[in-house]
Amino acid sequence: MAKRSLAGGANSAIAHRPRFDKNAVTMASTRRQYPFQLIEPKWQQHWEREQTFRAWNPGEKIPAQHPFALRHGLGEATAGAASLPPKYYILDMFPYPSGAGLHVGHPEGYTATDILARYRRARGFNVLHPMGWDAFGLPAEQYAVKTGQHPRHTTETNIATFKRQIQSLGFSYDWSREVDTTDPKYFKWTQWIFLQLYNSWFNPATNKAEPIDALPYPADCATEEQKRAFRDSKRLAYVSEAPVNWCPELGTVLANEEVIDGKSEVGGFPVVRKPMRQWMLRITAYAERLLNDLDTIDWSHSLKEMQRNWIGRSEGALVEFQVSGSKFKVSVFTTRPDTLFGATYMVLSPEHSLVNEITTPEHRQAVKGYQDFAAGKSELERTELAKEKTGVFTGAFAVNPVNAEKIPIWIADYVLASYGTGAIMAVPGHDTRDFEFAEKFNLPIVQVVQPPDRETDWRGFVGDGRSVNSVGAEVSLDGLATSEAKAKITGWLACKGVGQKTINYKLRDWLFSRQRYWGEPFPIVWKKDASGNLHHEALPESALPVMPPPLTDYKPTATGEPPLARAKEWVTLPDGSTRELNTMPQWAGSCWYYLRYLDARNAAAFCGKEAENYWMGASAIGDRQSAIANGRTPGVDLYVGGTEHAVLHLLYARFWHKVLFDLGHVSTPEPFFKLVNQGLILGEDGQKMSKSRGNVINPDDILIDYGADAFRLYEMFMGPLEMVKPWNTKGVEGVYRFLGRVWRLFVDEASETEFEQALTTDAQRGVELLGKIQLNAAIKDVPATPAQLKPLHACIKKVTEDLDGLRFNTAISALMVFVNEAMTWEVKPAVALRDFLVLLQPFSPHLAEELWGKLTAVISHQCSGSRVPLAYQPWPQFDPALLVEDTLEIPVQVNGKLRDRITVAATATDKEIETAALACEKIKPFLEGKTIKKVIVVPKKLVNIAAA
RNA sequence: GCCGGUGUGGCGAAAUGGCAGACGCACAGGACUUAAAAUCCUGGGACCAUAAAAAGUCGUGUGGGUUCGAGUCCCACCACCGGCACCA
Repeated sequence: MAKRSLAGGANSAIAHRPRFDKNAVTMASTRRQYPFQLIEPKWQQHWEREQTFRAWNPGEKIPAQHPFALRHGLGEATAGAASLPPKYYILDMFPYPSGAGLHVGHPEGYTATDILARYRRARGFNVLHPMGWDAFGLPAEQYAVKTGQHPRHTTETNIATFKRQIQSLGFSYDWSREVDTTDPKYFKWTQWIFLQLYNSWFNPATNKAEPIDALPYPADCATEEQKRAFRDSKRLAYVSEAPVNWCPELGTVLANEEVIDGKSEVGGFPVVRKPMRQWMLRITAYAERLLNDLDTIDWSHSLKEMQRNWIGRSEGALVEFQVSGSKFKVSVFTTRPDTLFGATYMVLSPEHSLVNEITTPEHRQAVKGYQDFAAGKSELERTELAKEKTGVFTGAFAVNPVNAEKIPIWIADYVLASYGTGAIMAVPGHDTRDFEFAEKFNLPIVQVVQPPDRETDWRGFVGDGRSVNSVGAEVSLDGLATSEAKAKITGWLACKGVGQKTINYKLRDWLFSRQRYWGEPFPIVWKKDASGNLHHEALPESALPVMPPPLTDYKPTATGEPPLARAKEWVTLPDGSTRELNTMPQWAGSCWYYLRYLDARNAAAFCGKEAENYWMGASAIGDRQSAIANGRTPGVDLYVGGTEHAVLHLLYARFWHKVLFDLGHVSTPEPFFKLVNQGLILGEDGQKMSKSRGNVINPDDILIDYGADAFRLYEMFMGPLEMVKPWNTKGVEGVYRFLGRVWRLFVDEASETEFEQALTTDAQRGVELLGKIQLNAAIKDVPATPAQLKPLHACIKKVTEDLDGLRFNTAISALMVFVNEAMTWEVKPAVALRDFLVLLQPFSPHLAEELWGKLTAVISHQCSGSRVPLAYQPWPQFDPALLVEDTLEIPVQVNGKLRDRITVAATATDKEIETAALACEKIKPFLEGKTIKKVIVVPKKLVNIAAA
C-alpha cells in the first residue's frame, strides 16, 4: 500500500489525531470509485521529487528539463526578468498551526487559490504560490505555561501536522519558499523592519516617512537630552505612557483591534483600561493614505467599508472654550460647529487632564467619586450600561466664544477620553446623547436648527436644516443652510483664533508590545544617561536576530513583569544596559510575510530588490490602467482569506508596506491588489462548526473516504466562494461519483478488475500495479466530429470564463455536463478527452495526471501535445465557430407567457422568425378576440406577441 | 441605531431584462444481481384535472412600479447573516 500515513504526525498531547469514524468502516467495505488512495500519494511524491511547482526568480538558473523551462523554451540559461513570462502572485492567508489541525475552512481558500494558480500556469504565467506558518501565538505559550514544554517544540509538532495535512491535498505550492515566523532567520527581518520604523519619522510636509537622522530640530532643542526627547517623540515606533487595554486573564495588553465588545478577541476575557508604559506604532500618521488608497485596490465593497469605518474620518472643527475665571482653556472637536449657539453645557471625559485643575472645592468629592466609579468599570460595563447616562458637575463654567454665555462644565463617561480631544460641547437640541443627558440633569435645551420639514420636531433633530437663534454680537448664522453655517462659523472662529477646521480620525496608534514569551524580542536596550534618566536605544543591525532567552517557566514574574524578566543574564548587557522585556504582537510576523516569499532564503536582505520588482510588478505601476487590462497588476495579484482580519492583519500589513514604500524598500504603495474573502463553512446542521456542538468535520476523515480530488472539488462545488454555506458530506459523495464517471470514461473495465484482483494479493506493489490499468478501447486516435466538438468547446468557454470570474461551482457543473455527454459517445476521440483533462487538472489534479499519462502514452505525438507535463500544458482555446447551431429553437410568447416553440434555420431573418411565430397553431386561442399590438423579435432568441 | 450582504424546489444552488430551477444531493420507479452494494436508465416546483395524459392556473421574502416581457431594474417594507456602535 502507499505510504499515505493518516495518523497524526506525532504523539504529542496536543497534536491533531484523526478520530475513529464509523463512515470510514462503511466506506472501506464498499468498492472505491477509483484507486485514489494510490494515485494521490503517487502524484504528490512525483511533484515533490520533480520540483514541479518551483517558481523561478529572475536570475535563477532553471534546469533544462524542468517543466517550466520546457513550456517556455528557457533552456539551461539564466533567465532575467525580461525573458521570464508575466508573473502572477497568488497568496493565501497563511495559517496559525494550532494543535487542532486543519479544519475544512482552511482548504476552501487554499483550493480556490490552487485552482487559479494551476489555471494561470496553464495560461503561461510565471506563478508564485507559496505557503508558510504564522507560528507565534498564545496557545503554544499557554501550553508551555501549563506543561513546561518549550513553545518551540509544540510549534514544530503542529507545523508538521499542518504541513502533512496541506500536502495531502495536492496543492501546487512552491515549498522551497516556505516561511515560519518563529524561525530566527525570518524574525531577524521582522526585527529589522521594526528598526526601520524606529529610525523613521512621519514628515507631514511630504506626507511620508523619512529617516530620523534628517529630522529638523526646533530652535529650543539645545542639549543632546532635549534633542533625544524630541527625536523619540517623533519616531514611528515610540514609547507611550497611557491608558491601555489590559487583559488580566491573558496577562498582557492588547491593541484596540484585538478588543471586541470590551473582551479579548482571543478567549473572550474582560479587558480594563490601565495606564502602562508601552511601545506604540504611529499608524495614525498614515490614516489619510490608508483611507485614500483603498480607492486604488480591488477589494470587496464591504471590506473596504470596514476599513473606512475603522479609520473613521470625520470633518469638523476644533473650538476653544475659555474656562471662566481661570487660565485654562478646553478644546473640543465637533462636526457641527453650526450648532455652537446651541451649546448649553460642556462635558469632559472623567480621565481628562483638566478635570482636577478646574473642579471647584465643593465639587471635588463628587468628581473624585465619579472618576473612581468610571475607572472601576470595564470597557464592557461602560458600553453595556450605556442605557442610562451618568455624570457630575465640576462647579466650573466655560465661556461660549460666539455669545459669551457661561455654560456649566460636567464630567460624564459618555464622553470618551480616546476620541477627539476627550471633551465636547453639548448641544442637546440637536444631538441624541446630549439630549438624553440634558433631560436627565435638567440642563437647558435650545433650538438652533430648523428642520426642512415644518412637521418635524426640532427637539433632538440631528439632520441638516437652517440655522435659527444663532445671532451673536459679532456673527450671525440665522437663515443659513447647515453646510453654509458650518463654513461661516469655522471661518469666524479661525479669524478670532479660537478654532479651526479639522479632520479627526477614530483610528488610534497601534499598541505594539505584549507581555509574552513566544514572540519577537524587541531589538531595543534601555540605558541611563548622566543624570540617571532612562532612555531607549536601538541595537545595531549586526545584533540581529535578537533571540529570546531559554526559560523553564513561561509565566509573568511575581511582580507582574513580562516572562523575559526571568532570564536575568539575558536581560543585562555587559555595558550595564538592559534589554526591552516586552515582545512584539502576533501580527508583526504576518505584516510582511508576503514579501519574504519573494526571496525566502535571502540572508543579506529581507527581500532582494530584483525579486521584489519582478513579483510585485513594479513595471505595472506606470501605466496602471493598461497594465491591469492586460492582467498585470501591481502587488499581490490575488489574496484570498477570511474576513476576520479586516481591521487587523489587513490594516497593519498595509501600514507596514507604506512605511517600507516610503523608505524605498518596496516599489508599490499597496501590498494586495485584489482581495477576496471566502465565506464561512457551517456545520451540517447549518450552525457554525464548533467542538461544543459536535458538528466539526475533520478533513482527514473526508480524505480517507473520498480522496483529495473529491474533497477539493466538493469545497468548490458547494456554492460561490464568498458565500456562507453549510457542509454536506452527501454532496462530497456526489462529486466523488462524478470523478468515478471520469475514471470509467477513460479506463478499460476488464483491466481494472484484473488490477483490483492483483491488489488484493499483492497490496505492497499497489502503485506499480496501476500500470495494469488499460485505456478504454472506445478511445481512438481519431479527429472529433463537429457534434463532439460543440460540447467540448462549450465546456472550454464556460470553464475559462468562470475561472476568470472566480465562479468555481458553475465551472465544475460545466465539466459534469461535458462528461455526461462524452459518456454517450461510442467512439471517444483522444484529442477531445485530452483537452478535457487540461480543464480538469486545476480542480482534481491527481486524477487528471494519472489519466493523462495513460492517454498520451497511446495516442499520436501530434495529439499528445509534446513533452510538456500536464501541469504546464497550454490551456485550450475555444473556437466560437464550433458553437454555432444550424437550427434554432425559438420560444414564442403571448404577452410574456410561453405558448409554443418554433424551429428555424440559424440564418433566418427576424421577419422570417416573426412570420413563423404568427403561424403557430397553439398561439391562436390566446389571440382570440384580441388585436396584435406589437411583435417583439429578439434576434435568435425569442418572439413575444403583445395583444389586447 | 448606522453600514454591508443575502432571501429562488425537500436541500446546496443556476440563470448578459428574454423558455425560472442548469449541475449536484436527497427521493421514487426500472435494468443488472440469488440478494445487496456499486453502476446504468427514467422521473420530478406547486396546484387543478385525469384511468393515464394533454391543456390550464400559480410560482424566485412582502407590497407597489417601469417594461412587449422582471428572480434580474426602480420605490417602500419584512426576515436572516456579518461588521461598527455613547466616535461628538
